Amino acid sequence: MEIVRIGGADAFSMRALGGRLDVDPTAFYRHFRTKNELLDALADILIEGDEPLPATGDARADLRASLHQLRRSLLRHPTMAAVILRRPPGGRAYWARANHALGLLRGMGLSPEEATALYQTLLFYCLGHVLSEARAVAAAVARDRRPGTPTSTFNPPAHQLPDLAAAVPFLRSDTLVQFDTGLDLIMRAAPA
Amino acid sequence: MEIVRIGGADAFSMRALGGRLDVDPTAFYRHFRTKNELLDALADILIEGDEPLPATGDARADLRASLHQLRRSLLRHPTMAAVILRRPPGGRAYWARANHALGLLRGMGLSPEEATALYQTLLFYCLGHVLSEARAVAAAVARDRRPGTPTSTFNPPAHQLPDLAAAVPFLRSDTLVQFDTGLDLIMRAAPA
DNA sequence: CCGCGCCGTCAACGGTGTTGACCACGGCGT
DNA sequence: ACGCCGTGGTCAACACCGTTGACGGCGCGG
Repeated sequence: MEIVRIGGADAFSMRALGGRLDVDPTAFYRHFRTKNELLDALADILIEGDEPLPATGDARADLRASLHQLRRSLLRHPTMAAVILRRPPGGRAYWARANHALGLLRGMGLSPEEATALYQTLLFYCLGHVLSEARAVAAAVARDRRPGTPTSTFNPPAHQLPDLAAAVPFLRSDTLVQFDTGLDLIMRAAPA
Repeated sequence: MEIVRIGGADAFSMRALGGRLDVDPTAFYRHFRTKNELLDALADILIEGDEPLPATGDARADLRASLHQLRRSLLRHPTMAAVILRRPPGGRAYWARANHALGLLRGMGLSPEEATALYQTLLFYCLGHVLSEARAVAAAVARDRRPGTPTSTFNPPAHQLPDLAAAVPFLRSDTLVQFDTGLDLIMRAAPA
């Protein structure tokens, strides 16, 4: 993760990893069949995070907390998150989170079918949001490494696109409250 | 896109492209500074699609149609979509879609701030959903190319995870209605 | 003490993106 | 008509990548 953090996502190579750990790059193949398998293992660690799944009495609050937790865990290593999100889902931590969230939704009185639909909607939203944030951070890292590229910082060509221009002031720079706002919007579909 | 479709995402190399077009691989560097820039150009084409933005009178229906359209365009070349979604957003077609959707939301009576929040929520949801679908298809393609890998077809370890097990029957195999269900859930936050 | 399994090392293979030198060609100014 | 020059394709090369197979040291069980 250190390699990815300072060198960008593309810097994560077996040779770089071997160099960092003072070990021959091919030694990892004694423990992982392929580089992708190694990435899956890292994904599991990242998705798990270091905090326990929230379990106060309030199911609604717990669910939101759990999703915020997932976002935080992934964004702790943003460039790694961008790498990981392109792998198919799976891993112990992933399924544990799914089970936990579904239990909370059932506890809120939703049928299994309703709970599943709402959970998937929430999950996909989180995925998309975190992916976007991770991409932005990864781009910033790449810019740091190779200064001279356009700063951009999200400047759509507002010219000729009036509705887009009107929205620009509300594109929050604080992505945490932006994330929370969207979460709130979706959670409205659940009973109080 | 043909290369990606039959060979998987990793098959898209300058040399493969040159081979397919009977041209020296390095010729592309006269037109694109880097492979990523070429991918951005392809992303623009893919996001634009081939249908015009929907503009019946019904703003709500138009918005849903536009997002369905985006999903369809991206999933027309699923393995390519998986490649593209990891690039930062941008491009003419991308901003045109954003402007169009924001205009529709404003037309539904939302304030610029509300419209922006709801649009971003919808967009992130679509992103996450399409990413998941694209990943699944890409994995299937890879399996076809190299038979013998586990079929999986989404088999979480239901053992010891009761709430997850209860949800499995409702994991729709028809991802189109799954997509629409989530869209509907989010759109409930908008006034009729 | 022998054998064997674990596991790090090394050289190598075929691939990758990208660069710089070279050069054919077609339009333009004189 | 001639020479110039920009456009753009070709070629060889560089550094790096993931992965494989043979080799060998080391420590443990019989």
